[in-house]
Amino acid sequence: MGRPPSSHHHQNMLKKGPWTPEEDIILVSYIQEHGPGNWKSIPPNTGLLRCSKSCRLRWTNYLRPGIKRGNFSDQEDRMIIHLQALLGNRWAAIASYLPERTDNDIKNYWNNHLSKKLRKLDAGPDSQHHQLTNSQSNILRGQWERTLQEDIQMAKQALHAALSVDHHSNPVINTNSNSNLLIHHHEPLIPRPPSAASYASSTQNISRLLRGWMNQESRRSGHHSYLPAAWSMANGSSPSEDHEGTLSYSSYSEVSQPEENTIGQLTPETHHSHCRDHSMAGMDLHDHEAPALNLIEKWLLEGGLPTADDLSLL
DNA sequence: AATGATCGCAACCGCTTTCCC
DNA sequence: GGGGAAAGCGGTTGCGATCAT
Repeated sequence: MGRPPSSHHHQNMLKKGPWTPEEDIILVSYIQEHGPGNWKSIPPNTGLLRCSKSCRLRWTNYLRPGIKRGNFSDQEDRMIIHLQALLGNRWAAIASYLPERTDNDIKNYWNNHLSKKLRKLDAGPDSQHHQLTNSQSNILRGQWERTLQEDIQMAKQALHAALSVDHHSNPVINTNSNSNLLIHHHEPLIPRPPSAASYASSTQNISRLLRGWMNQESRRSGHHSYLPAAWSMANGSSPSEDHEGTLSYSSYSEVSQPEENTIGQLTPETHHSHCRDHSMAGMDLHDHEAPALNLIEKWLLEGGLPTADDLSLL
């Protein structure tokens, strides 16, 4: 074999492009052992020819436990549409309302499905009475964003005040029940050590993934899977508990997660657990502590679009 | 059946923000 | 407080899958 293309650097050539199952296994097992974080240490310690950033991305967007992909529900659709109208293309903020979805997924879903769907709806001759024209929703967005910013400031001040008064108890907002708004869903992130349970579900995740790969591989080329007896041994389940023949990326999501939460039942736990790299996060005062968001939550839960009356409340 | 067009999504790029010494 | 490293984030790309002709 000749020398690799453009190898004038003395440093190792870092691999790019799609991850292989082998690489995933290496990454996951390393993280199982050491926890997420320390991304810089991963390539040298595992031999992965990937940059630390690629490792982090692969973990946070794909291998991390608790990720659901594909099969967006109608309710999720509505939430994304509403939140996008409210927040613009701030995918991370939007994702913070959707447990088990990554911002990358939501962004892709928006670009590929929802924006088109909306455009079609908008262009429709008899759009619903509650549909807004483009210019209306631009105005709306402006108003909401301004209000939101004010609310964020208020929330931060309130939180700061609460913290400075009450030192001895857990400074989490929802102990005060006079505001049963969004707050209890969107407490500041509390760093948690990675739990064994979360790693177990990571194993499920990758197992699903590998199953899909195997099926794809055998369907495509007929040659036997290079996948690992070792893997099924490691995760304790046979990789062949599977179903229909048409398998692709989206097929992973057909293995539904047990006890899935609906939007209305979000617990702080599930809310927090999906945030990017929550283990590194401290107090996370994103947009979601804004008290006035309870209005928005109402809209989200009821599934309608905000009316002019709603607007006037802002 | 062949092939060109379009779609869907994982991964990358590069800029911004946060962290840490 | 400043400077470098890491993380966060949103836009964009690359490519396999699927659809249309």
